[in-house]
This record gives sequence, structure tokens and C-alpha cells, in this order.
Amino acid sequence: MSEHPTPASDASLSVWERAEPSARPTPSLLNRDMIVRAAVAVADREDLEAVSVRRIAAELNSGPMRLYRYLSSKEELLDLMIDAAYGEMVAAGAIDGDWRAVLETVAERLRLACRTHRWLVDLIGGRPHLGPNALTFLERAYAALRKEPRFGDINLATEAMGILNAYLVGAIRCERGRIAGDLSDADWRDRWWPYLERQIKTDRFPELAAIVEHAADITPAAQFRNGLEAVLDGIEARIGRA
Amino acid sequence: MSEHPTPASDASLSVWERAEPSARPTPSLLNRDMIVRAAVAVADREDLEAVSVRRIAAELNSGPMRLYRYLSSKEELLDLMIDAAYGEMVAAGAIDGDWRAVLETVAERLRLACRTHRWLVDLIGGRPHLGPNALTFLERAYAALRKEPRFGDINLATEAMGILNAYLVGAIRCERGRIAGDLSDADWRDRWWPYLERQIKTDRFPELAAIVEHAADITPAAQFRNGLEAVLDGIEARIGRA
DNA sequence: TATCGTTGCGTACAGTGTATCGTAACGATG
DNA sequence: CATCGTTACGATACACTGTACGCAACGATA
Repeated sequence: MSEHPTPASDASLSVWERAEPSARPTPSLLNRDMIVRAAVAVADREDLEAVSVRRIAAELNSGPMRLYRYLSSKEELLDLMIDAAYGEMVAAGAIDGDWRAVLETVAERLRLACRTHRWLVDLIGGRPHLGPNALTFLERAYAALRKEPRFGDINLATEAMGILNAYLVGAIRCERGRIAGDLSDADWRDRWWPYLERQIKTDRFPELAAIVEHAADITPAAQFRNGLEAVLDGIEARIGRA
Repeated sequence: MSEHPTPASDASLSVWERAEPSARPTPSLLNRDMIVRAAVAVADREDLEAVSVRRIAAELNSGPMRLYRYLSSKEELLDLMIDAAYGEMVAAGAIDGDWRAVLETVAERLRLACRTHRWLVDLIGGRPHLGPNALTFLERAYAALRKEPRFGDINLATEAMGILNAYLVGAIRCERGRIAGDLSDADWRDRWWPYLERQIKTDRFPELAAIVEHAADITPAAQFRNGLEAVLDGIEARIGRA
């Protein structure tokens, strides 16, 4: 597979020994889509730091530099991965309903995407998401939102979406590694939890102790939804006032 | 400074060629605090990816592995840096006032910390912040918050703080790289902005076009405050109802 | 004094992203 | 058809990463 195919015109060899003339060693089909697909697959199966240029190239039976004909940097690969995720969010269907339903749909789609592709969590809130699918998703969300007369002023719509987005990014990111995070996560159970328990036993943090004691009272999903409701209430208050 | 000192007991050399016996080359003072200080300084001056173990070690006139007597991994160095930032947030003074003032103080402190130390933005929302200073900060915030009778139920306090924190993390992270981000940022001006402008000219994204047109209507700082107010309103609505 | 366990940290390894550049294939020309 | 200049591919190589490993030097013990 990676053995040097004999150069098609090595003069020291007779014709019969040499490879066929159209020797470009079957330049196995390759295109951006395949690259992104491979990267997403690796990131899904393992995690984001398993995605290295070499690794993805190997996955496609090529050398690392071959990818650089399709991408000009690894960052661009990440951008493409993000946009692939937005592609799924777009494909999940039309966005409609009253403004609250629209914002809830946006929230659900993003959260679902981040659950399907855990690596996405590390990528939201960092670089801007401006790929074609992201733009399409945003465009549709805004279009749906602005059907409501209350959001006739575009600045109001932008503000609402900005607030929602900020909450989403933060909530989704914090869901990993919340105080007293679910002990199913190995990192929490083995590393942080024992430490936290010891700190609390010192009686220097009575409030936190109480919090940890009640930590199991609410599931992450419920917390997400409660927060979302609160944020939407807040937006409603601002909209009404404006 | 880094020339190989001849091993003091290399049998192949005569005494006169060998270094003095007490060859331990003056093990310059070192401790965790100095390491963290150096790392923060480098990250402040350049950015987070300038912080490599080698680089920080060199900054302290030592080899890379020397740091591993004080840290067991680079991640721990990042944890220490984060907690140093929380140290400043704690030192900024007591937290008091009514619940709204408390949450606003928390918000301001975190945002200020992220402006003073831009690298902190990359570190919030990722790993949990459980260093002693972070715990102290949280403890004080909760203590102040719970003076309000409305937050007698600890679960309410946790929920409120969770929502606030999610918004803060997201808002602060998104402040870098928002749609039509400030053109003072070189990356935006040279890389994203021209692209975005071209996309909008295609008329495929009329909503986004309108948004971009009005992008300058509001400053990032105002947007942050507006969002914060909305989130606090939302929390108030939930608290009142509960 | 000779030996040993412990400690500190330099060396080296396996990996990263990507600049560079030799070379192979091609299209145009003699 | 042979030759050449041009292009584009992608292997090699470079500068860098985090850190495992093992060696050298030390203090304590026999």
C-alpha cells in the first residue's frame, strides 16, 4: 500500500519490469468531503485530539502533505468539521413556530449536535462559525424569528440571538465538568471528586459543602432546560420593555 | 549556561579535565509560584500557546524536566494559572449587596479577569475550576447571595449561579469572533470579514446582510451588559415564581 | 570507606503542523 | 518521436511539543 512503486521511467529497468506508464500510482480518489468525513469519524470515535493531519491522511491511505492540496492548514479542517455539524443541524428540518419555539429549536439542535459529536463542544465559542451551513442555519433561524412582529427591529433579533447563543455555548461547555459533575465521568470520579470531598471536609467552604450535598437533586438535562427557560424569560422581559 | 558540563566522574578523563566535584550547577531557586508567575507573564505578553513547558523552563533558566518536580503535567500548570487569576478576583475585594449586585459583581470580576488575561478566555468552560482561590471566590459569592431570603433554598442559589456562569462563559468566549467582530482584530479584518462580505453579496443571506449592516450599532461591552441584564431578569422571574 | 536507595533533571522519544524541494508527469516545441 | 520547460505532487525534513526514561550525584547506612 505504501511501498514505493517503482518509478515508471527508471532507466535501469527494462520495460517489462516497470509499472504501466500511467503510473500516477492510482491517485486514490480524494476530495474535501472524504477528508472531513474521515476527520469527523475519527473525532466521533475517539476525540478531537486524535485528529491530527497525519492520522487523517493515514486513514485515507495518503501522506500528510497530500491533504494540504485541499486545505491550507489544520485549522481549516476544523472549520470544515464544524460546518459539517451545522449541515446536520440544517438537515434536521425547518425552523418555525413563535419566537420562543424558534429559539428553543436552535437550542435543541445545537445541544443535540454537541451530544452526537462531543468534539464540537471544544470548538464552539472559539473560532467564528461562518461556513455555508452555519450561515444557512443562522439565516433560517433569523428568518423564522423575524416573522414575529416583536422582532421587527433587527437589532432586537440580533440581541436575542446573541444572548441565547452565549448561554448555549457556556451551558454546553460547562455541562462537562460542572461542580459535582456526574460521577460516571472517570476524570471526575478519580481525580476531582476525592479532592473536592477533602476540601469540603476542611469546613472552610460551608456553602459549597451544602451545594455538593444537594448536587444530585437535579439532572444536567433539567438544569439546561431550566437555564434556557430563564434566559428566554429574560429575553421576553427585555423585548416587552423595548 | 547550557554547555554540557563534563560529567564529574567520566573515567575517561583525567582529574584536571573534569569539572569541580560540587558540580550541581547552583540549583537556582525555584518554586511553584515562580513557575506560575512566569507562565502567566508569558501568556499575558504573547498568548496561551506560547506557554510550553520548555519555554517556561527556559524563562527560569532550567531544563524542561525540572518543572516536573513541581507539576505532574502541563495541565496542572494551566490549572495553577487559572487559580492565579481567581486569586486576583478574590483580592479585588469583598462581594456584597443584594442578590443582583452580587451576581453583577461576579460577572464583572470574571470579565475583567478575562480582559487582563486574554488567555483565560480559552480556559474557562473547559476544565473545572477548583483551585483554592476559585473555591474561595465561589464560597464568598454564594455566602453573599444566600443572605437574601429568596435564596434560602440552596438549590435556587446553585441554579442561579449556574445560569449566570453559563452566560458568562459563553458571552466572554463569543466576544472574540462575534459576527462582524470588531475590525480592529487582524484575523477578522483580513480573513473573515472579506469572506463574509462576499457571501452576503450573493443575496442568499438577506437576514444576515441586514444584521451585518447594523453590526456597529452596539458595542461589545454594551451587548455584554444587556445580555447580563436579560439573564438576571430571567433569574428574577424564576426566583419569584418558585 | 564502600555500598545503597533516593532525588533531580538531562537526554531522547514519539508525536505534532507544515516549509521546502526533488522528482515525476505533462504539454508544447524542435 | 525526442526533448525541454513547467507544473504540481507529496516525501522528507525541520522545529517544536509533552514527558518517559535512566543516569549521575547526593546523603545515609553498613
